[in-house]
Amino acid sequence: MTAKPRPTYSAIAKSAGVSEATVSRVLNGDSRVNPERTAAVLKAVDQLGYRKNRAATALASGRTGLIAVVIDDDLSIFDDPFWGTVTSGISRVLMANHLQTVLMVTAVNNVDGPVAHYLESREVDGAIFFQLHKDAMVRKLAKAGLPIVITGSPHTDADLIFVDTDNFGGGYAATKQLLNRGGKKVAIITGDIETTAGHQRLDGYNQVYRELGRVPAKSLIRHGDYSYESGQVQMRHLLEENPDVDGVFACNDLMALGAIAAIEESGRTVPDDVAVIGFDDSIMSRTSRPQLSTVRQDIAALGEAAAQLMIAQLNGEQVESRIMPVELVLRESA
Amino acid sequence: MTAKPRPTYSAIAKSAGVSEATVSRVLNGDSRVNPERTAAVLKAVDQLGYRKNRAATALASGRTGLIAVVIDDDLSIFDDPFWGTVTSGISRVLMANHLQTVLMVTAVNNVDGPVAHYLESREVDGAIFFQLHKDAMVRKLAKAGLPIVITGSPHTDADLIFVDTDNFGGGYAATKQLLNRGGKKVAIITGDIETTAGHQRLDGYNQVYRELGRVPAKSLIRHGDYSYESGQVQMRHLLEENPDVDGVFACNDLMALGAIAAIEESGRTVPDDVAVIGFDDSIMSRTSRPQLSTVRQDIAALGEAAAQLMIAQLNGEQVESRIMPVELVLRESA
DNA sequence: TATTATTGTGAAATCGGTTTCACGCCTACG
DNA sequence: CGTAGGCGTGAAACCGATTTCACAATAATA
Repeated sequence: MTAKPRPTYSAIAKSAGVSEATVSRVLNGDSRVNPERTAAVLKAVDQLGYRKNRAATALASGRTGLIAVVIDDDLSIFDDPFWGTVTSGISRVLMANHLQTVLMVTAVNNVDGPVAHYLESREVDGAIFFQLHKDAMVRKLAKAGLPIVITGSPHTDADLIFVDTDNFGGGYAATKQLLNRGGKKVAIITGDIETTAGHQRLDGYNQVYRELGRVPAKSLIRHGDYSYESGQVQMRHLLEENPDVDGVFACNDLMALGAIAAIEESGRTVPDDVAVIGFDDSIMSRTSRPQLSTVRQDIAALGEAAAQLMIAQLNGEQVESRIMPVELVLRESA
Repeated sequence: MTAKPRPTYSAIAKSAGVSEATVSRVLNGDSRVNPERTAAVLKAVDQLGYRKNRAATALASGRTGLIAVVIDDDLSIFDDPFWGTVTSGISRVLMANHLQTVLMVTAVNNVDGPVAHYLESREVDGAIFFQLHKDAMVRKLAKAGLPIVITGSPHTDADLIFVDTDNFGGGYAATKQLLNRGGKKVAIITGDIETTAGHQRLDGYNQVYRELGRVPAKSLIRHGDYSYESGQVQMRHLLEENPDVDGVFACNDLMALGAIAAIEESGRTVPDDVAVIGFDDSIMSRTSRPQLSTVRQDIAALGEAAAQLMIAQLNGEQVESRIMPVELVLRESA
């Protein structure tokens, strides 16, 4: 029993009584084909259960139908559920547009490494990068003409296309809330200040003070690194130097939880003595006690937007970077 | 300025003074080529910076160099960091073997849906599935000859190849620890009992009792659904029906945290009144207070194993399913 | 009416590798 | 010594689509 071979253009053409060229025209939406023949081709396609061979298409047309999603392994950021959600958003949109997602978890540092070669070789039609720390390679690929979208802000402000959360707005909203609810001395524990996102959240914090005509004391600004431990450590410092601090904006939920631990171990309570707001609305913000107030971002939407920008680029449209809105979620901690 | 075209076999062949067929042989490791010619070809390849065109290779050989990782969207399980980690393990191993990972986040229910068609069309060389609830489609694809690996146990015990955590061993170790540390009445809050993993962990729990010649009271076995809330709710029931319960094995960390919340709200303390052990060693097990004792699985290794089984299958080797070991991690809660 | 565009179509070239096949040469065996 | 078997090799067919090009038929223009 030999499996019957999949039908090819040749079969369709024969069955529909047209040439292979016409089959191709119909299947690629060339408008100037006689309606009757179009119908005949479509009927044949349907009857024979025809499906294009992607390899053949790719070879002939130069388009692979694949989009790479490149994740820098150095950060092992994929352990963060955040990126899984983004990725699934990307994949969903791409699939709906007959594109497939090629996932590459790898070190991106090397401008001349295997990944760079792979992408340069046009084995994919475009690439979506996550949260870069270095963008030399990306810059090079973009220059070579590969459509690119960055999820998270690029490091330098080149004319790279990106989608990002409204970090500034989130920092602003969180800080404003802490002050509005009666806070007098509101501190911030930043994330990795090397990242654009880290900076922007801090900028939002500063902006609130600025609008009030105040300037936050230097000692109210502490730099963490997004880890639970750093939140705890920085909060201890804060409490020592500013025993009367009454609000903290931690730049992610994990640090917020660390901060709460430090606050409680000092004998204070959350939110009565010190209110805390995190960032991310991760699952932990709901399972912790007290439940964490936080800045929510629609993470899946971030991925979907990235995919849409990619598709627009593939269609030759002029595209612009997008900032996705955030929403303040108030629970128990502030 | 026209970009100089990438070199092809034709260029290599000319430069090395051999035929294209010989170039192909060298590049595909055919042993019976004159060493001198081999050297000449390799030199030409190196000089011209040649890279194979994957589409052409795929078309001619029928091998695409792509492996699909299929994630059932119904479960939105990709929001769980667990799967991100597994995926990155898979991707790393595949890339090291010159294979790429095609990520498909989609509904897997449909035996005749687009995913099934895609996979059947041999647009990938194999497929790795995550945590199936229904395996009709997988079964069908396997029968059609597509190499398949399942991460997490398959639903029915067909001869599908899979890798899974030692759920039984984990349940056994956790329960044993709870009894060893002086527990008299140790309960279990299971996960989704529909899943194989859920069953196996319960089996491990029962086995400990069996070895002691005891049988756990029915009321000590409660069924949760892996959510925080279910852990909390089931723990409340447990405490009501068994006020003297002194140990709980929750089948994941999230439920363990819910259980701890319920224990503390009843005025009891962890671990003195009731000891708790979770499963997963997720980030939350370290950030919670008290820190959670739990069963750790090497998640990245799970993905790596899945990829290795896939590669072995592609090489035509006879492969067997693998069970990955777990490790009991004792922190504060037990 | 004569001439030039415009359309629709199929034959054939093309994409860049892989694989079959036949050939020439050499070793081994009867 | 004659023939069967192996090895290394290149020519050419092949994988399955896309795209160019030429040509015929039709419509638009002068």
